[in-house]
Amino acid sequence: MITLAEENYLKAILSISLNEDGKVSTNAIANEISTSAASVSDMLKKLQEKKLIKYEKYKGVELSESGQSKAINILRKHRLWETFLVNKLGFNWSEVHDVAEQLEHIQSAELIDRLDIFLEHPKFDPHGEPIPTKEGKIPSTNTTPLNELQVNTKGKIMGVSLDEKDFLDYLTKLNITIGTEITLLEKISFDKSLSIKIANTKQHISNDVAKHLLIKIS
Amino acid sequence: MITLAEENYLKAILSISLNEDGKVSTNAIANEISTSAASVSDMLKKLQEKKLIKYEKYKGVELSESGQSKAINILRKHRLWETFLVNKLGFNWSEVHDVAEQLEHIQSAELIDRLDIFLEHPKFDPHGEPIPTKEGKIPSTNTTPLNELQVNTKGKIMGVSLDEKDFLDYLTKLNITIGTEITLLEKISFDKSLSIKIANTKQHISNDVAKHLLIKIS
DNA sequence: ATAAATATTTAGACATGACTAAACTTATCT
DNA sequence: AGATAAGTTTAGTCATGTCTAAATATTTAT
Repeated sequence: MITLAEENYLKAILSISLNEDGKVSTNAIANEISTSAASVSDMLKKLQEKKLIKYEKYKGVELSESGQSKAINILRKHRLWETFLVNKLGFNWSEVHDVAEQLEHIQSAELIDRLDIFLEHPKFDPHGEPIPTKEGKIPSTNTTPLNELQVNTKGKIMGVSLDEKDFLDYLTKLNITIGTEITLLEKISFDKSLSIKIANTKQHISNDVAKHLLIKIS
Repeated sequence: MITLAEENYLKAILSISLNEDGKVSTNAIANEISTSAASVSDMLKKLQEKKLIKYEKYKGVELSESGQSKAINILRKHRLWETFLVNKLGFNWSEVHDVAEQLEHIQSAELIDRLDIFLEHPKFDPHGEPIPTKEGKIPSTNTTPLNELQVNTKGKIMGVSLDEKDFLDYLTKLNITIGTEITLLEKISFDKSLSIKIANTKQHISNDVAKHLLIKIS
């Protein structure tokens, strides 16, 4: 059996792995789940015992086959539940994260199979993130963060890579949602902020916002 | 904050209270949640601290106002989730208990409000048990356990008071489900077993089965 | 009314998962 | 290379929730 705490560690390690290459550091995990490096160190020993990670003291950590498979399954559950909450229960995309963080730990493969059917096998969650398959593959999306685009590029917003209420509410205020057409007008080198055009209106956003907007160039 | 273990104790106390009068004993709780009397004794102290129960050493326990309100809310969540699992996801009524036991602990009032709307404010769960209102009332059902009926009484099965897979699967095998018309033909005094008629077929069931079948006399 | 049986609580231990402080390892800078 | 900084692990402690064994309280039976 895997505990709730262990699941959260696996999820954190997966999440960091998806954003950067190489082994995952103790501090990065501590930061991700808002705990102390000491606690992480303790837990890594336990996860190693259970063969869920490959861990060498002071050298960082990566998921084992079985650890990765478990972590991806949790991600699948999280994104399916978010889809349920938005598509069926009518929640706003900024409101579903915390509840999905609870629901993702419900233990029942049958439940997830049936939920997937009920939702008609969605490919993306309400934030445009791909839903991992039952077999543990995470479909790739072919999108680029807005801040990496060249000036004068036109594209469409396919998703966001951050699931935090404040961020999503701000996007809504800017009239930004999935499917929105966007043009990058100018990059300010001083603070890396960007001028963009949305629905024929010029707007200005920070690099912190832009890097979480995933664009498909058109 | 209330912990998962505490929620399960409150639920157990409520469940026992609904079936028998007076204070609830330590042993009854231990039996209900399959733990030791010592563990129950420990926990009762903690629940007392939090003012969730009224407890006197050696004298048994009852829920406080706030404890009862919390316990009924958990029951409401359990029964709404069971309804979701059967009505929307297509689970069989015998398969939903364990998953609902997990789902009932998800913390989000908004989620339950929306689930209730999505299910169109169901009054009964898939086992015919009344779903407590948001205000914490448990509607009464006006039904009688089959074993308490008089011989030659005719009625309709409105629900079952036991949510265990083996029991429910057995009922299905007997062609018994909610809405089934039933006539009590004979009571055997020796073992309290019963002869019944269902869909013009005579069948014989034990008292243990009969006492969990809730009948509305017609 | 007292002894025996039953029920309940206390005491002491353990596993989990967290913490702080201190020790240790690795990386960086001059 | 050696000193300092940064990152990581170990040691010791704590809260939660469980357990068994022993002690105590209550109920039942003679």
